[in-house]
Amino acid sequence: MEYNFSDIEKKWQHQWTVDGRYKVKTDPSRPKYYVLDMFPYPSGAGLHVGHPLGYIASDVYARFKRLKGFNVLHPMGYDAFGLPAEQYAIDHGIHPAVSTDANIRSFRKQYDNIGFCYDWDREVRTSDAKYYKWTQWIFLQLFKSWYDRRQGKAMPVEDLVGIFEKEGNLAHPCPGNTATRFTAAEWKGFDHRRQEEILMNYRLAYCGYGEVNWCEALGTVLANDEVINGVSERGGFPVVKKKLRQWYLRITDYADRLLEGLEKVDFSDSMKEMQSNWIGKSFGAEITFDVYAPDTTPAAPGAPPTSHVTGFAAHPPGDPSLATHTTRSGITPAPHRLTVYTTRPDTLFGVDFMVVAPEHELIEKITSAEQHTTVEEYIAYVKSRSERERMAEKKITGCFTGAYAVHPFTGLHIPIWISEYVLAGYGTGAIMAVPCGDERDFKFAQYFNIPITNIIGEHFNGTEANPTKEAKLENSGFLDGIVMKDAIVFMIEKLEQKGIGTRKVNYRMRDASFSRQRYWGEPFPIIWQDGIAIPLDEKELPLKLPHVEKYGPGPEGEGPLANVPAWTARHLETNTMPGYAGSSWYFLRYMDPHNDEVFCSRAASDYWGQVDLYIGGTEHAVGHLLYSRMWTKALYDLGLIGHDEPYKRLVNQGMIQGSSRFVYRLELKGTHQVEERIKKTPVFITYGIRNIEGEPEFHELVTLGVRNIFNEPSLELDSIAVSTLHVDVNIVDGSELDTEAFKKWRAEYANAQFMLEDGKYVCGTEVEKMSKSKFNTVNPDDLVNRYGADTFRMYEMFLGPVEQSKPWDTKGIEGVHRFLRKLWRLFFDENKGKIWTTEQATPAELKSLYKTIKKVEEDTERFSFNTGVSALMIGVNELTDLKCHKKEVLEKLIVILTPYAPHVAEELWQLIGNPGSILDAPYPKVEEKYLVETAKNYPIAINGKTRTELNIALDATQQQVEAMVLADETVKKWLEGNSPKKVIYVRNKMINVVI
RNA sequence: GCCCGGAUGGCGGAACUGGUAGACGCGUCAGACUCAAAAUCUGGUUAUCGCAAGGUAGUGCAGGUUCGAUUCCUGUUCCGGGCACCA
Repeated sequence: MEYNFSDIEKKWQHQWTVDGRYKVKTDPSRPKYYVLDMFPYPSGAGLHVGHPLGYIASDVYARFKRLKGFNVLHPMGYDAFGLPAEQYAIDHGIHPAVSTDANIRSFRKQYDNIGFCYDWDREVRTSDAKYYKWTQWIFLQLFKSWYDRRQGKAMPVEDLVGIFEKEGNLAHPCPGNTATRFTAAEWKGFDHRRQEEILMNYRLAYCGYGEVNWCEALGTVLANDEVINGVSERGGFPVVKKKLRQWYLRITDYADRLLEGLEKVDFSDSMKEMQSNWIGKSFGAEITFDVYAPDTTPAAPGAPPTSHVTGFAAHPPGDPSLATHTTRSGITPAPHRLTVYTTRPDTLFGVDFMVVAPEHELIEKITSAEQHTTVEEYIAYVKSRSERERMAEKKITGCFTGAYAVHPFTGLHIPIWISEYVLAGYGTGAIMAVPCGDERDFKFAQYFNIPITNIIGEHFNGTEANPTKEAKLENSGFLDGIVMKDAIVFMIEKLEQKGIGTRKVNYRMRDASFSRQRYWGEPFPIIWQDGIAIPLDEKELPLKLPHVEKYGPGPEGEGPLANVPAWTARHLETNTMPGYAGSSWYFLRYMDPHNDEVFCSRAASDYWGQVDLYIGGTEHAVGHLLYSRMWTKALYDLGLIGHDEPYKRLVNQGMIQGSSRFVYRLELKGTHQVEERIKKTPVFITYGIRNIEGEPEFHELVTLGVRNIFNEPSLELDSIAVSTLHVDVNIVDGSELDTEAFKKWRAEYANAQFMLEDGKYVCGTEVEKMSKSKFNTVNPDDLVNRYGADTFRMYEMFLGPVEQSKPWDTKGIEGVHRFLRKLWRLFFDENKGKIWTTEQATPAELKSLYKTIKKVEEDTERFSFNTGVSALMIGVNELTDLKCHKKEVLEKLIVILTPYAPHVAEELWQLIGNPGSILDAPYPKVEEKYLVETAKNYPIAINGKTRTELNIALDATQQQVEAMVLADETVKKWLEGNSPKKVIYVRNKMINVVI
């Protein structure tokens, strides 16, 4: 009886589905475990062996937890809305719903081959109206909520209206615009439209007018995390800043909680760091400087120089920039103020100039008449530059405004410059520049010849800024002699006393842009009436996406929905939600996927709670993971769920890289005749020959070869070039090319000739990203057909740690396949048939079994599947050596194998006459008594130097060993006059006495 | 530039809180079975010296702590990943 994996796997996959073995029920009487995969975007491209890695790992773990008695939720679905489907529709005229559906079907077909234990009854698709009804509903909850910073949680907007009517907004400054301040009376005086405008600025999902990342090629705006190096993440199209009306999520109000939440979840350090860097919390101070601006109108010709400049202290000698500026006429005090944000208020005495962003509103008010043209030109220049150029070039640019700020402690005037290195969107859009301590400020000062004040003495060498916090301050007035890091607090207190500065926390993270000018996404359940956004009645949900024939953008940057008359007639919002909307809460829907009354019943979400284990790639670090964490927190605040972090533990699977193979084609220059023949008969040289390219014998060797191939003994070659080409890895065995398959691979290679080494054509190799264009993809279907799903699953796990990236090598799969056949042979012999028996197992056999169970159980539990597979292999090898065919032993072995190779385990389970399914078998308990070891001679050493041996039972405890060793006569002699510091007992190796 | 992570045989990788390297698999070599091949099985496989028993060196490099270091500390090189004018 042979191991016929393909029959076995088909049979059981079918049987399990028929029996509903993977159906999961909410059952509060049992402990739950929730294992979740990041659901895929159903793209049209086929799968390669890298894709299922995470799914296999989660499947192994889900099955393991099930055997251990947990009620395991392990669902799957599709993130079906998104740009590529729409792009495909534009290019091919196929409706996204149709192509998405087709893609999902082919996905499912490929995945089903591998034998996953998903409960498909719980499948969700974000593009399904039954699903996005609730995405829209949650959006409305966010729209109807605001973030109460005093309580640190989201609250209904109705409450906010009540507060405004009672006390205005003085206790709750407007997050959208801090300048908006009003009393209760004023609030009541506002008209409806104004009130709505104000409320909009508080909502968690709000519509605002702001600078966005506009991608012309995609015809939509993108969130910050969808823009990489100035181009779109999808497609790599250029992205520019543009002012547009957009929807946003007020994720910034959750910044602190998103940060704090990281402390109570089990994510990798690098993942936590990526998220906290993205949030980018920094502590510092805002400092306000008085600004003295010169006349902004040109002085009349011949007018006398004004000398009534007050408040200007004398300038330090040898300060040419200030000297020249202050002698100029036309400077008058003006009532302007410039607020900067700094993390280093301790360096305030080192400020040599100020820099404002080119978009800063103060510029037009303070620019001197003299500098007017220069400033205008500079701003025009900055506008002409794309985000991309700015990032790529990093040129030092800037210009002087002609205005000065006044130092609050020294009274010195500090020139105010404009430069693009200061970003309008961060902090106050203005900085105080301290060249001796900040590298950018230093370079700027150098470039524009601005004198540098040194406040850190010898720590500053004049050629490089030093951002230390450890130096003692000099030239710093009341801070002199204080170490910088201590001076920070001191300075802030002083600034607060003077009323010109305050402690301030800043975040890099911006509110998330939440609208797309696209078709294939969730419509917003919003109607616009006279500029007021009115939420659709929840009874009207889902607001279904209308069918369209054309997917082009609407007028004036609006989405395709603006071309649908029925849509615009109702004044419905024409934008759609971004790709991350549906994925921000899908883990909740799986808990209660068919509920029409509510997005997820409280009973279901209370039972299933957090995702215990979430598996997926790192690429969602700052997108999906952050958004879904925010949604969870908002839903928690509103009392809709009982937990505020969605994922308890996150595992990021590594990438499986491709192992590319190369062939080397000759490009010959010689007589016309030769070139013609090479065209018809391409010649490839093996790696060994190509490797000596450049050596003297290379030319001779190739010439000889070519003469042979074309049978022209006198042929001469002028020059030989070699081009390197990717070749399909599937026609290469290790590094040896299957030359016949190669000839069939491409029509133009049908007549190919090869120059070999040792009778083989050896390919070059390199590890690269797996991709179709590099011909290094391996299709899982092929491997499943050839070796079976069980082998494939085990091999993917055997490759190495799940979290680690590693290159794919198909050859090794043979080893795992051999293992499964070897296992089979413990039960059945090819000739004799059944060889398993019901005899009683020997202690040696049980010892081997329990050792294996212990190791596999531990490894599986701690997610070390590669060593788990190894342990199974060792177990089978040992039982084979022991010629153990006993059911008592084997049936336990296959239970622990089940998570890895469920099909063969089930088949054997049945064949040895067990009732029921192995999927429901209990996980075997380790009988420790069989692991007890027999006595063994140990070498005893003093300080590592071996002296003698002692017979000790292998399961003796440390104390027992110590007592025996110290009682030994020989040891006693050694120790005369010494007392042992320590007796170290090294299992299976030696006993070391340290004196 | 900054912040993480890593470096172990020909290859993928083991080694749990320091315990006396290289598990397991691939590849490879030798042998058994076979007319032969495949499959299967057995044994060897870090390098080096030795017929052998055995010795010596060895976890990127240079030091340190320790009876003992792949594991801890300091410095350094290289590779991978993330961020990138965030004041």
